[in-house]
Amino acid sequence: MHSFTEENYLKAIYKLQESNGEVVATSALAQVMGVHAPSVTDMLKRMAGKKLVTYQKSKGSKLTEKGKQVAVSIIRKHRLWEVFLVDKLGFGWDEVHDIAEQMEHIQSDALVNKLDTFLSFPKADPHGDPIPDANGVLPKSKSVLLSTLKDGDKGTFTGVTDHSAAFLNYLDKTGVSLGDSIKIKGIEEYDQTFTLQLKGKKEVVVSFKVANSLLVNN
Amino acid sequence: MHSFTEENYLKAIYKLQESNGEVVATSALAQVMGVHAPSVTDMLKRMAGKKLVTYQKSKGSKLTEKGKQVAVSIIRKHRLWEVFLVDKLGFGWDEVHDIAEQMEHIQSDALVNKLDTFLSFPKADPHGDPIPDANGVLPKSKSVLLSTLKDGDKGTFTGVTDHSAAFLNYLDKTGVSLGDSIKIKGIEEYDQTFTLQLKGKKEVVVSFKVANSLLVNN
DNA sequence: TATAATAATTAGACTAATCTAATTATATTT
DNA sequence: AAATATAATTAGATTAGTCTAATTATTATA
Repeated sequence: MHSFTEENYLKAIYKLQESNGEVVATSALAQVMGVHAPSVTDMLKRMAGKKLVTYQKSKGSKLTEKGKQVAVSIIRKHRLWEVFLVDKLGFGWDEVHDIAEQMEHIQSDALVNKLDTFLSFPKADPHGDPIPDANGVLPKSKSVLLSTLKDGDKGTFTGVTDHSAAFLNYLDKTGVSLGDSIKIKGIEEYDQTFTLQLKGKKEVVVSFKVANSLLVNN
Repeated sequence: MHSFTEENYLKAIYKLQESNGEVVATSALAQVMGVHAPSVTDMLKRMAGKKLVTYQKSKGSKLTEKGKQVAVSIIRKHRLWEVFLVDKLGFGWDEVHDIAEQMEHIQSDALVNKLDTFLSFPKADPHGDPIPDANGVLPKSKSVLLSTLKDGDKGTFTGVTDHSAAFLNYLDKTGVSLGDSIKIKGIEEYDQTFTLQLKGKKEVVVSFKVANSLLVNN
């Protein structure tokens, strides 16, 4: 139906719209797609022809309803496959992104639904990112950045905003796992370093950069 | 590394070499690939440039050792995914081919190995086709066509040579399943119709066409 | 507001994979 | 062996997705 390339553009546009607002700039898209701007212009024109995006010369683009549906279905597949890779095959949460990037393009509604059933209808992927349901509905997260909490506050670690293997490895090493409860034991005035109490009373000190990449429910 | 198209050509050449002898004709390849002959000529030249096949103008092509390795690895992935789809997700054996055609192109050695482990190292796919091991070694089958057996002979149903959904559905309906023991109760002189005794003593009558598409171990 | 800086587009070209039409090889048959 | 039929190749074109270089819009700044 759609090429892998188109699907990747749609996903990229979707994510940019989520984080940077409605309209997506050609240059931003070029950056995340790892191509040069003229390629994006061409592609946007083609996709506009298929009613996947709206495109106005030099004004940027946004997804149509149809484009959004495709994007969300790709994200659903990506996250379900990540759950499969971690929960069933035993991959680490830092290893699954590139594989899921490939698997997300497999086309079969029956497959996605059976996979969802096999995995017992997970609500989030191994990084805590919510999985859209079969109708494309994405549960609105109530999580906030750990960095926005105050001394003494408590929360449950529900997700990350930095998905890099480097960061995920750091968390593994530090002993911070999804679902753990975290209490803030102190915030250093000078450099915003956080002292956290993890489950099992273990205390760890993390930088603001780290606190700013952790999502918690409170 | 290789495009999907290249991988599909390699697989097709491999299968043609298996069944029709060493050298593969352009027209035969065009037919199974569903493209026109000039496309094949072009592709063979490109693949010869990458040392995946040997190509001699108007003399046909065959796989190099490198090409054979890639082909076998694709077949391994295809068959492992078919086992996954049937055994883990509950698909019927007639439904998995097209999905596995997509999944076979996913690139990750770690994935294939973990999948193999997850499935407990299956030796054959849901149609009885042998699964190459991690080194690309394909066990030589000792199965023969049911149609080559004589009245009174017995065997175990180990595979099919017709993989069409229509044939597989027919077998389901008739109650013939992989692994069942089958005894030949009679062969009609006139039209080579076979009367078979299935497990549970049930008797069924099948045409020569059917007997000629069933593999048995004896 | 005019100028400079940045962003986006157009123009023209490339590669992979395909096509049709025309041509050349190979194989078959009289 | 010559004539015919079949198979394969070449030539030239097309589409998707990309590129660089040149040009045009837009935005920011002096």
